[in-house]
Amino acid sequence: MTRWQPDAQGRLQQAALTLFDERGFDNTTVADIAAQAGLTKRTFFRHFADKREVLFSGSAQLVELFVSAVAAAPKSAAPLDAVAAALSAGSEMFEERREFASRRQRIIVANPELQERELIKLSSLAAAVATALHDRGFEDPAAILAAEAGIAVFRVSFERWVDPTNRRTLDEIIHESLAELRAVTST
Amino acid sequence: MTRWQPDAQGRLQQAALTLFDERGFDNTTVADIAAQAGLTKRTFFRHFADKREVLFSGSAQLVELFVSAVAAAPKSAAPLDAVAAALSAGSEMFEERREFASRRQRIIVANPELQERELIKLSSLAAAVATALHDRGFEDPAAILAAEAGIAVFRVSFERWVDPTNRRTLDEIIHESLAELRAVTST
DNA sequence: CGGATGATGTCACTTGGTGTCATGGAGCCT
DNA sequence: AGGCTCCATGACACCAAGTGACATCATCCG
Repeated sequence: MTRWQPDAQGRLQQAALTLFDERGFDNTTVADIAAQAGLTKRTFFRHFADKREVLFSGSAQLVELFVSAVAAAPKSAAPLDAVAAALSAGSEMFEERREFASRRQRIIVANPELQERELIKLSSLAAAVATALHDRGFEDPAAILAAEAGIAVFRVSFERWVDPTNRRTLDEIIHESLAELRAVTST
Repeated sequence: MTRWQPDAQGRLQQAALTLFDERGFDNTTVADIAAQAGLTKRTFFRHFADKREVLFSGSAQLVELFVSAVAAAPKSAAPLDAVAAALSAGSEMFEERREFASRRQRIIVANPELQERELIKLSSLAAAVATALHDRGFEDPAAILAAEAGIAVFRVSFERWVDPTNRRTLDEIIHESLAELRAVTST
């Protein structure tokens, strides 16, 4: 007889996603989430630093994916090409979880506090990519700008991809957006 | 005999800036700020939506400045050139308040919650610029990407400008960074 | 067998944020 | 002048997010 049900963290995430979806982020208390998962408020905060974080714990994985994709790009790749490789790697990951991704996105778009958290996660993602570019020998203003521009492309593309009327692949949209970026910055 | 001291909002901002600087954002309660300004906690929240917002009330002005600069750019200007004009307008504004800007920046950099707020303000600034570009006839993926890239340039430049070892003008740094962006995206 | 471990529960507390009603000087109308 | 309304502020009670401290008890390990 085990003392606790397994995967408390996963149960909390599941409960949070469900409740945020049903009633909205603001109308869901941490106590509600914990109760739904058969736990207490205090335990929630042992697994997640704050109420919002329950939706963002996967972001560390994304950072890892992007960083290793940048590191794995061919020696000759220009900064933006290395970033493009990372974005493609990311697109695969999301394509496999489209249902979850768009559900989560709907919740985030509906709440400014969650958008703030999303932005700071993307910002640290960009910083990690910039560091990875730096490791490839690109100097600092260039590395940061390539990373930031790349993440901007990713964000814009992601938004178009989750749109219900969209029928295209995330990767397709990303490459189109990258081309747009290049067009718009080359005068 | 007036019933209240004038400019409650300004007194609250001044008190907040001082206290955040002295003790840090986390070690300052809203009640502290209000007391320092000779007011109550309840009144603080009548002037600012939350504790962080006391540092960001000027951002609406910045949006206006950027948007009108984009609108005022020459007819023939490419998207990124119109954005560049906006960034230059912004640089003037900050150059006039360098002392305040760098003090405020130090406070923000020291606190993740404040960085989140900063990011969402920059994000809405980018959105406003994108709309202004749209009004000039540029279509949507291009308009958004030019705006996002431009704001990224602004952020990177601002960080370098407030660095105590820096001796250059914000406008100089911005133009250098714009050139870097163009170099890095033109393969 | 017994003690250490570690995830969870309990409880009390601080602080951010809000709803509601009271207060009283300033300004306006007659 | 007298009185009336306006409105920025105060007072008070309340909820929810987070945190610190200590208790509990199945499992694991020697």
